[in-house]
Amino acid sequence: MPKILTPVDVLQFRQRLCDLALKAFAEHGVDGMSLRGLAAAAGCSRTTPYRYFKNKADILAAVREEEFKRIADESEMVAERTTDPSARLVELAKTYINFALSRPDAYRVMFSVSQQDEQQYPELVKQIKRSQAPMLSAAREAIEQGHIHGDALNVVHVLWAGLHGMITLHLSDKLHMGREIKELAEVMIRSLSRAVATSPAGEPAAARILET
Amino acid sequence: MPKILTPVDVLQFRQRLCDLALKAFAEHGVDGMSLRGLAAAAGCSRTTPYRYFKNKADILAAVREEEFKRIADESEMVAERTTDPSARLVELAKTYINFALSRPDAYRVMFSVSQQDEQQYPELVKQIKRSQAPMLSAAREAIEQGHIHGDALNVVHVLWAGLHGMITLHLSDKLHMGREIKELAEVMIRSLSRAVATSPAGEPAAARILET
DNA sequence: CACTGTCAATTGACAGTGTCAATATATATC
DNA sequence: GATATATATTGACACTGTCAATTGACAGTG
Repeated sequence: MPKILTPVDVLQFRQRLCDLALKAFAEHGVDGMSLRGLAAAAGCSRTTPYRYFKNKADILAAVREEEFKRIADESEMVAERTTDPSARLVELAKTYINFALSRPDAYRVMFSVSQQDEQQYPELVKQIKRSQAPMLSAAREAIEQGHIHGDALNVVHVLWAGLHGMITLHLSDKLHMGREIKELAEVMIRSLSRAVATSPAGEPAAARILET
Repeated sequence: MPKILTPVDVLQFRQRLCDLALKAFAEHGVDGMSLRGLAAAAGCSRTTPYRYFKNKADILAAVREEEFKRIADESEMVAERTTDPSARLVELAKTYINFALSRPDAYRVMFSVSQQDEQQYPELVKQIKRSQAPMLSAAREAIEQGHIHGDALNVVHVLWAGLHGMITLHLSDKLHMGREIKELAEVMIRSLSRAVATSPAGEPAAARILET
């Protein structure tokens, strides 16, 4: 019988390829990252990665999953050590921003790749949900305790969208007016949290101001 | 002498290629859009587009420029017919959302392509700035009239980031909880405008709550 | 020790891509 | 009609992702 690959072997090689993939993505962009280049960097033949990943999209999905897991872990840790739900919401927002700014290329991979096929990767979907869960429960608790009002999902989505928009615009150099990104983020977090805290209950049911 | 291309000929062909490029992008994604496919769809040979565009990135840049010009034109029209600056800010936000939702593929092209080389296309940069100008002056006027407080650029960036984040998350199916995107946007616009309106002057100078 | 079955890794091959150089085509002026 | 020349086409090259066929290495059996 041959040398059967132990699970740790497989994991090690997958991890190495993921690291190299992220590095290549950071250096040469999405389409600049070639499987052959990866294989060369890994010191193996061109098609060896196909033993560990189905195809190129599979590798990108693995990288995204890894990064979402990372931010999910961080968020859970932060959530554990901040009991007050409102303060926790702010802490989670700060964690999110800090993650994106400290790993800009990772953040780019997480969102720049076409997400249409996401449902094909249930583990990725799971990590994405896990990364949002702490914010969601913090919002729920804050609402329960009467600190903020409105719908928890709305609160989270609005906050998350604000953070995400600020990050992506910053990462694509659209916020180039000499502003400090963290200063801006601070303004946004404070604005949103204050707005949410002072918004009347039942807000999401308000008549829509957007015509179709 | 040969049949010299009149400027209108050139513009027509460029326009046709841009249309086809957007359609191909919408159907097959970023890398699914091939120059050869474009040429085939246009009924010409593979390298004929190279007479009208320097390379593939050039075509994408032209498409983005066209779309930014479109939203800029729309925004200017909307701005003209709304005198009150605060209301104008809300109208502009609604215009932005509606544009993105009515032309999702266009919006994707505008932001999904790597923006590192953007400075190479001054006309594109000009249209991007033009698309933001109405919001910026509305914010400035609103501040002058005392309706809102703070820094105009901060206001615009926070508002824009919120809208952009909401749109991109929606377009990548990250807001899948059965919420109406426009309803959410309504909440966000209202939250941000109310927060901005009630925020104390000098806000951006506040001590930062984000540690490095 | 030699043999063999089997998984792992490599090489070959194919279609497809962006892009440039070298051609061919068509047309406006003489 | 001949010619010059801007336009369009074809050829070619180095890439890419991916699959099939091939080689390589090793564990257990005799």
